[in-house]
Amino acid sequence: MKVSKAQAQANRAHVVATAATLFRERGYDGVGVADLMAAAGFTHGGFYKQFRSKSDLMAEAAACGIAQTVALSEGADIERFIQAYLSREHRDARATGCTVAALSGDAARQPDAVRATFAAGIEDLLAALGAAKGAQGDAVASRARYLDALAHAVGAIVMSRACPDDAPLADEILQACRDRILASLHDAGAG
Amino acid sequence: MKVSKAQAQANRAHVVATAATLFRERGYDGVGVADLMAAAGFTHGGFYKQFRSKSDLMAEAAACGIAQTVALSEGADIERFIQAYLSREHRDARATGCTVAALSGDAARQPDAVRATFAAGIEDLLAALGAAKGAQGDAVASRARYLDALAHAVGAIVMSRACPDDAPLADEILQACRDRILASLHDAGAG
DNA sequence: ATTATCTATAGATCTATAGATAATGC
DNA sequence: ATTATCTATAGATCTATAGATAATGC
Repeated sequence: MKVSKAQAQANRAHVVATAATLFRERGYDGVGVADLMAAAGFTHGGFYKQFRSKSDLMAEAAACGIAQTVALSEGADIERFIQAYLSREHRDARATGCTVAALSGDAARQPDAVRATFAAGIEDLLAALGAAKGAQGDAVASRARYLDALAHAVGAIVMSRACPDDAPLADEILQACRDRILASLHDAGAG
Repeated sequence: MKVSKAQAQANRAHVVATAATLFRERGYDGVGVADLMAAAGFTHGGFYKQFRSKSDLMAEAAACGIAQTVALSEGADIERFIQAYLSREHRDARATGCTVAALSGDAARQPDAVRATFAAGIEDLLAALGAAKGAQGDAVASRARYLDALAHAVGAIVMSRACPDDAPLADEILQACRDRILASLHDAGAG
């Protein structure tokens, strides 16, 4: 039943990755420790040898999920990134999409350690936006600009997901925000 | 133990209003039926004579909460409304603030009946924005504009709340978005 | 000998229902 | 007689812990 140290570390990482997906899909309260461990291929008793508590895992899973989104932006064009973020595909793919959009509402009710990870993740996303192709402006102005664009994009996804699947309003929100965020970034380029 | 029909109806409305507050504060999964009924001054057994299920109540509570926000905007100046929405006070007052900002993340994982109530509530908020003093533009352009502004404002509150209480980033998000949303509305007035 | 994982369980929840109680409304 | 509310409980969760098992790593 015991495995090698290297395997144990890989197993732990697999639990974190599984949690990053399941939490985004069902929310923190929607995934039990037993559920999660079964999905990762383990029994639930082992969980507490790997993690101090469920909320410790929430923080690790958030960092893992945000790192996935940051990795997607590596070398990307900023306009394409915004287009993809505000797409129906992203809205409909909660389990693999942006962690900030999927779990900020839940995170707001979690302990400080979880929220600190979200704040750090938002900083990472900002840095990724600033490093993307097509990014512009001086450092101070662009920080406010990208912070604004990120909140704007997160709001669009969050509100769109709160609508029924077949509601025209859900797509209308994405389109209105996509048009305006892109226009806003172009203004920044011109100004 | 029995009360008059009028009193029973008042009691029911009180349960809905209590739920509208508690759900915003703790999320749908964070409030049990027994919790809620105790907070409203009843025992939990009576709940199921008043509501078919917990998710039926979620929809009623969302409608109630959004009506409160719409009522706040009656006769209000649109610039002041945006200022108040993007304030630290609103961010820190989850229990009495905007239901869309507080519960959209949770609502996305709820049955269609709950999400339909959110979509209807978003339409009500749009209508309220369009009716506020200082609102401008033709009907079609202003619908997209207000939809965009609402998602933008919701995103700012949601992301700000995901940060630790003492994180400078939390206030920075509000300020960046407040500046840009107001500028965007002024552009609309000028154009 | 150490330890990663498993089985089993404690103790506290949760939604929903059944049946008793007592006041309204005919 | 009807019914709003209460008490009590079923059955299913949930987080976390204790102790057993069996393979690693010295």
